[in-house]
Amino acid sequence: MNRRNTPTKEAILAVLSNSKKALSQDAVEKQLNIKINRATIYRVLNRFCEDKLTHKIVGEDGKQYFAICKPCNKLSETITHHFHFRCLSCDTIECLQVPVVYAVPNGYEVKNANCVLTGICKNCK
Amino acid sequence: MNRRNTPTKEAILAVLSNSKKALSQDAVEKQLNIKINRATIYRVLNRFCEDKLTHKIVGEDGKQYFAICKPCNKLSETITHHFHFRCLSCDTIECLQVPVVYAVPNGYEVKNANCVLTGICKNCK
DNA sequence: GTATTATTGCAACTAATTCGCATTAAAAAA
DNA sequence: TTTTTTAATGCGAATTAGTTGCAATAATAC
Repeated sequence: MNRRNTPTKEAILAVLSNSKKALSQDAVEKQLNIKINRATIYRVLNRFCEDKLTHKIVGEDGKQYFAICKPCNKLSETITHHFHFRCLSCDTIECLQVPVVYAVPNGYEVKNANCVLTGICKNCK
Repeated sequence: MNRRNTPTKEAILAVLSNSKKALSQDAVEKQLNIKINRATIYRVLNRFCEDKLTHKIVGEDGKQYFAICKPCNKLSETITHHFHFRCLSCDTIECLQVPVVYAVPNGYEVKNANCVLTGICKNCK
């Protein structure tokens, strides 16, 4: 199951790189200058996640957002999880360089963390 | 827009009180001993949220969960937000008495926090 | 250049949630 | 207690996000 290089993949990756924010499938589609099928966009984004190129955040709107998040990669060795900020005005999710700190009661096994703060971001104020 | 007391409201509140966990509409419906329409359950649950009787958490499954969360009320004066734990095995969300601690960059206005840890809970291990 | 199979597009499908509208029934008013 | 007001409910349809099956296409290996 080796990955192949395709224009589709390049285009979506470019959109994510440029935006530097987490985008929904919808937002990715809007920013593309070529037409790519909805289902394909989802498949590409999920493949990116499998390959650890991106990570997925779910907002309290129930939607999936995908981020390349370069700074996250830098932090990834030390900070596994970080907070995200979803702006109600520009509807993007941003990775904050703020680590998620918690302690769980005995007997609980944490496999993932999804932490999203919602509000108005700096640019939209 | 004054609220009225109805059997429906009582029944749903009872289910939430008994479970002591955050439940999805689906889970609420299953635990009811009377038949209540799906749309109505959503409406009642959302009304509870407006009235601050419950709070809503969104899992990374994108689904809404509602919790009465008595202990939360106790903490509410001091701790506005707390972590939640979603068990992949029993598919419920639990309020943890673990405060959400974070600092956001200047210029960001936080209105809400949705923090969910996912894994296996104590009971399911 | 040919074969292999990952990738894509399309259409249909599912699941969660919401909405419009007519009906029912609390609670307030008479 | 009856009447009136309007919140609450049920039903069905609509919406939205995401997934899936399948046939066609096109990277990459041979």
